[in-house]
Amino acid sequence: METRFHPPRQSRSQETLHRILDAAERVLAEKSFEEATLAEIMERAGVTVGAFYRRFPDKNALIHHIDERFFTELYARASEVLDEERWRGQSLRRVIEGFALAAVTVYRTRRGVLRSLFLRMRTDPVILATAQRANEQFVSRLCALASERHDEVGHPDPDLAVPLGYTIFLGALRETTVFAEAWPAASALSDEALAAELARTFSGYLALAAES
Amino acid sequence: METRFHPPRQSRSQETLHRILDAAERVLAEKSFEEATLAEIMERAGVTVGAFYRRFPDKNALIHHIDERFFTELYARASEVLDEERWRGQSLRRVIEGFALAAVTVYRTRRGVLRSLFLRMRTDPVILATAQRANEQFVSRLCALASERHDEVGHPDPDLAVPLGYTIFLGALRETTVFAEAWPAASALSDEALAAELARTFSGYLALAAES
DNA sequence: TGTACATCAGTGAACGCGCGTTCACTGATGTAC
DNA sequence: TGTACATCAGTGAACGCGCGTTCACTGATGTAC
Repeated sequence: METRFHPPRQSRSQETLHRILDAAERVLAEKSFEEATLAEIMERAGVTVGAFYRRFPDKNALIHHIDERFFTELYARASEVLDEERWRGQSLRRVIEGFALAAVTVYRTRRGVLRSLFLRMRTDPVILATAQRANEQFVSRLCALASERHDEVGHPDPDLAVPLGYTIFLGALRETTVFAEAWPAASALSDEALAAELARTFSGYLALAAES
Repeated sequence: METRFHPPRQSRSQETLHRILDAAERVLAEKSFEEATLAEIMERAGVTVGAFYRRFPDKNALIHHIDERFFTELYARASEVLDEERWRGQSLRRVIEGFALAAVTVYRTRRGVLRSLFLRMRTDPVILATAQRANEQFVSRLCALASERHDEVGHPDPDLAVPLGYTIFLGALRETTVFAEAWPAASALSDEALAAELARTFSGYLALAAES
């Protein structure tokens, strides 16, 4: 918990590190972080457990590393998608459609990692904090985009509706992508179709004006 | 895993059983089932670990017992709320409002247990199955109520929209109640206010006609 | 361009702790006569 | 209403397994001259 991640100094170990993270993500697609043992992950990575401890102070540091990497990537993507310039002159409905499609795509593509992170988040404050930071960013972006288009919003209280709508959207997104095994209706849809339904939800909640 | 739950034969042990379940629910409000140790739960219950093994075959049986008890109760409640007679002559919008309020109330009141069950569900197929069975029931009830009012539904594909809308609703409900620690906007709302927003989401998604 | 040395990467086995599970035992409750 | 016996409830300590963590060691890579 104390010592930080120790970056590799030789090129071969760079590759080993990559193999470890890769194996970890593959194992985490199948089971929770608590269920996954270091022995199993390292076996898949083709190294011994000792090799792991050369890089990481403890087991927790592994998922924190994965977490950080993932959210950095997510943040970059979301920044692009929610860029103000990109949506200049477009309706809020279109913005939400674009956001929904990007979100569904990422959530489905990286389902394994997300699943583990979401579960772990409920126990590990570090991961929760990372996620919260990202969400705050996304919400404030959405608020900015919405306030430029406030005349489109039919919901009586837009200052509540955008953050809460985002929360609702996110819960719905998780349920229909990452934890979709229980929901055949959601699993059957293509990315585009599911994104359309989720966007419809968000737009419906905000009571956006119909497309002109 | 093999031997079933062993019911008590003396009245004093009925009470002990109650104390164990009660203590378990209290501990599970604070930590996940994996984090909670039998020693801790039994200490809170004021009995020794041996007493636990007189009733239960193993640790898993404890959460399965809690799970079964909870879903039985939930099922009974939901049957009342979704009763066709109760809503005769009322709009689908009203039905959804009623359902949402009942759901928010239960989810917030029994937050601790729900939290543990939802987390455990992702690893334990038995609990997942229980939840799925309940959801199927609720969805078919909702479908029945909706099909009697199909002229109110503006969504182009009602057969998709009711089940998927339920999934979306449930994801949103979880996020805004059980896992609300990350969402100040949701936590600040009263049961009635939050239920209204969730009902608005569901109705908005189905594109229900405005109240006449 | 080669040699000596320091540092880094990775091995493999042992360690040890936490926690679920077991078990021999004591005490309490109920039943038969 | 009491006594004898069987069964049940609960105790408390020991057990043992799984898994995270450590460590002495070997081999590989890079650096200085």
